[in-house]
Amino acid sequence: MTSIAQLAAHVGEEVVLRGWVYHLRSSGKVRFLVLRDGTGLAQAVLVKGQMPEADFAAFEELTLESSLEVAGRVKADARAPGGYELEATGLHPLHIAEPFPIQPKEHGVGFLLDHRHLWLRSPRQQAILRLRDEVSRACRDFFHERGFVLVDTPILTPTACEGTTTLFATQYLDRGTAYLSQSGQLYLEAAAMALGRVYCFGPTFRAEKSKTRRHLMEFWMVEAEAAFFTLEDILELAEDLVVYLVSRVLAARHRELEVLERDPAPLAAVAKPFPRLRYTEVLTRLAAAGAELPFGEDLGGDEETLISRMFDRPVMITHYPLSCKAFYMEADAADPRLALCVDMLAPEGYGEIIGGSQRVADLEVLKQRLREHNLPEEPFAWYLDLRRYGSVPHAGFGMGLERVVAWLCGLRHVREAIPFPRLLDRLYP
RNA sequence: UCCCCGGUAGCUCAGCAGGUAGAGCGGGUGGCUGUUAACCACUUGGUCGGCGGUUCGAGUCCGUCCCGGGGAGCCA
Repeated sequence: MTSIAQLAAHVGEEVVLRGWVYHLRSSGKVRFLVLRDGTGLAQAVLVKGQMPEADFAAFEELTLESSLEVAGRVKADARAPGGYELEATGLHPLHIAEPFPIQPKEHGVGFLLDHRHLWLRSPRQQAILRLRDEVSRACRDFFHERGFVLVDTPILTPTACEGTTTLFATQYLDRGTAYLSQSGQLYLEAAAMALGRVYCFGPTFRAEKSKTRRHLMEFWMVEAEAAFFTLEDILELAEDLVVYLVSRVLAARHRELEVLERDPAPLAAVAKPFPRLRYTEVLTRLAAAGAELPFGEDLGGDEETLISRMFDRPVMITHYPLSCKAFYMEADAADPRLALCVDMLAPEGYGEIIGGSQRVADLEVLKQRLREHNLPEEPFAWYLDLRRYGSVPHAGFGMGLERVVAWLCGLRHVREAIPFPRLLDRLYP
């Protein structure tokens, strides 16, 4: 069996394609069948008298998305979408589809999300899924090439990683409540003390009632953690990762970007070094732009967009006030009000794609932090142990896959960047 | 949770100043020997989101609830 993507290599040969009806047209005795098979679109031309009468007649039964097998000779033809077409010699429907609800025209977002299981068949959604696959594999390649070991962290956890209240809770048999992981970081820190350089890549869950173009209840995050790494080290690692992902996509998924009508020019501009701004510098720039923010306030979506629009590549903002960051972040020795942390903002207003920090290495400091954040010490006993047995400076970051994919694809909303989005008030299909 | 917008045919929408419901697409039938979201003709298709109110009369005005979309906070 041949796939549509391979057609060009079979000109003049007789091949069999299997797939689904994408489009049907007829002009009297000549019939056109556009087939999709997951690798592309190809047109089959059916001419009366040039194929068995029963096969020619079978065309009349076909509906959009019916599955079928079509045999024919491959021919180059400028009139065919894609440049190649099939002069059909046989047509065998496998299943006649009921009227397909999605038409090749505009639909409302709600309708498409209700039909996500069918929406995935559209060329645009296929392109997004292929691009996501590329980014996903590129992440693994990147870390593997740099000596990072994949360590799968648990999804069911006994405590909140960052002490927030936005967790999905579930009953863990008769042992009380378990929570769905909102980050693998703490476990990854333990693994980093065993293997040195580690990363994890999996789904994370946040029960926040946020309803924006950047939020999902369930999203995929790739997180890296390395012993003896400092803030400076992860800035470089994060920068290298993003440059690598962009170049892989530009090199390997050019066709998908075309289907998505994504201008590759802004992506081609993504090169080292990324601008690095300290939080205090950001405040100065914001004030100059008329968006004053008092020291100690975290950046909101509007502020992030404002800053990222000032540059043609991702921006790394470091040294946020410790007060608006998580308990495990190391303080800056030069100014203890500040955290050794980084947020990377994607260009073109896509917002934060990476968040990371150097972690607190000292046991007593960490205990003090837990108290400051009103967190109980007991559930973190194992985590505190990491500072009891050969504690070392270490650092890591997490990258949100869907936000990166949305940015690379030029999507308006992250919901299209994941096969089956879990949104506030939407758990179907 | 808060603010804004919306809910009319399978889909996308129109419906003015209250007066018994419309288009395009899709579906169906027929026509056409190279179509490109083909084209032409005919045809099918509705508890106007639910409940209550005003009115002789409500898709239209008012109240309320439900659902969807956009944004905010928080985050990746």
